[in-house]
Amino acid sequence: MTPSRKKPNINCSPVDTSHFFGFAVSVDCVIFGFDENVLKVLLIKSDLPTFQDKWSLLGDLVELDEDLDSASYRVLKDRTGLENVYLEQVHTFSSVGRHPAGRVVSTAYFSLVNARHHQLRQLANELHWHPVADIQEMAFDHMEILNTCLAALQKKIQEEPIIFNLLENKFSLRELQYLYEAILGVKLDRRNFRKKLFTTGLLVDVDEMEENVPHRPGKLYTFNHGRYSQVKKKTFVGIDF
Amino acid sequence: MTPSRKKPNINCSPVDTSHFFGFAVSVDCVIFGFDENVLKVLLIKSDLPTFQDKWSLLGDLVELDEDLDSASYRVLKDRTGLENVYLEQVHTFSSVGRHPAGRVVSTAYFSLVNARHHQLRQLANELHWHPVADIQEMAFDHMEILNTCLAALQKKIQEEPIIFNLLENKFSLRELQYLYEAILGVKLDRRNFRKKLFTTGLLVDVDEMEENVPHRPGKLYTFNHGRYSQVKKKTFVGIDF
DNA sequence: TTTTACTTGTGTATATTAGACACAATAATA
DNA sequence: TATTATTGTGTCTAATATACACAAGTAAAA
Repeated sequence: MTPSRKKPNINCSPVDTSHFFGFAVSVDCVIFGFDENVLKVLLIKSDLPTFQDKWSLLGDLVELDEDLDSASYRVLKDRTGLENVYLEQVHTFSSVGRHPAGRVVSTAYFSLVNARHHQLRQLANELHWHPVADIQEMAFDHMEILNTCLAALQKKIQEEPIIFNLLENKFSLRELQYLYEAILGVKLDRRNFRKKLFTTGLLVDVDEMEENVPHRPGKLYTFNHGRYSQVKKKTFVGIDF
Repeated sequence: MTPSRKKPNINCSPVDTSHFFGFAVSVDCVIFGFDENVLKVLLIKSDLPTFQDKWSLLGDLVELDEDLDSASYRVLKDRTGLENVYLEQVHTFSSVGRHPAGRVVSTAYFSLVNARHHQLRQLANELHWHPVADIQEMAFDHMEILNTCLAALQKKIQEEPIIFNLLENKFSLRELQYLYEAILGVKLDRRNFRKKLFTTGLLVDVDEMEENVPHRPGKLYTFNHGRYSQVKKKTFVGIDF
């Protein structure tokens, strides 16, 4: 039996829906990196007349035969040359007037890369790392997207140890602590921080020391991926407002 | 200076992008309710040939002059008659073959309503509340959407007291506890549960008792909205894997 | 009116976790 | 060899989470 609604619904009734197929879909990637003890984001200059010389996120239109995850991986690989990077869908932005080219809804992803180890592609010479804290305005609704993704990152690193994606393979506890502090915008107690991180069992002592630091060198650690996969399943139950 | 990339990017260079505008965008609402101590979700029968008689979520195509939040509010209001309901964007689903009508990406929302107080619209006689735990298969990728939204709900109620949207204005602590247990799929200790909820300061004793219960009636409480708005700002900092 | 069934309302003791806090040792540099 | 910057380490206290039992209230049935 067909429901007698005036406006049939795409999920239940076959109807003419052709006039709805006028959207473009894009992805915008908030690519975070950590360098000089500062959280940075990779931006590119916009050449659109509307946003002359404003900075914008790296994004692209999604092809008609491509899904969102693939599109954001493609953007990331094309721009940074990196593969296998951490990438997470955050939110879809859809204000009617958000893009001058027409009706474009955009799905935001954040990505975590090692800012030092990757060479920006030569051909992308308008591509730059910007300290997140310094950014005041951007093209499109990208300031809102950046803020949303930063909040998502802050929340996520307190729930899962994705933060290691921002560091080199080997890192000192100081680097790790400074990174937490940069993202969360807080100061942490060094002794308590170390205690807490060691109890997670996620740090592997690689029996090496920092080199070329102008002070007593610290031990280097690496992230215990295997341990994390095991522990990941434990479901937390609590009510914490 | 224009970047010399082969494939200009919609965020930086003006180019012909017309062939990208072939998407439709939809919203799908996972409308949760709580009745008979069971978490339920509002579903409708699909009449699409591909999904004959399968159940699907309530959703609709987004108009070209409408944003996603508005579209999901519209769906919710049209189907349940309710306004001012809790609604939260969760994730956008975009598999290339997910919809038989063409390239439709769909943004999922979850919504919390009081299943008892609202009358389903007469004209929607294929609309039914289903126990979430009983659902095995659905039309489209709606099973995946439901699972994703359930996980989002489970996580969210442990962070913010949105759960009160599922109850009547006045409720007993037993009802509240059963609701938590139904959503999280766990058993909670009654004394510790009460202690924890009282310390939040979010419960207001309305000095009334349950009626028509076949046992000793419990006190009724209401949710302290004002208190929540105040407390909401306190930012939590910690590292909890 | 008594009994039964079911649920309310309450507190304490223990274990775990979070947070505050100081000093000696190490390497590099001047 | 003195200076600078950072490492590495432990304890005490406070707060929070968890486990756990019994008397009393109401309705319904005997």
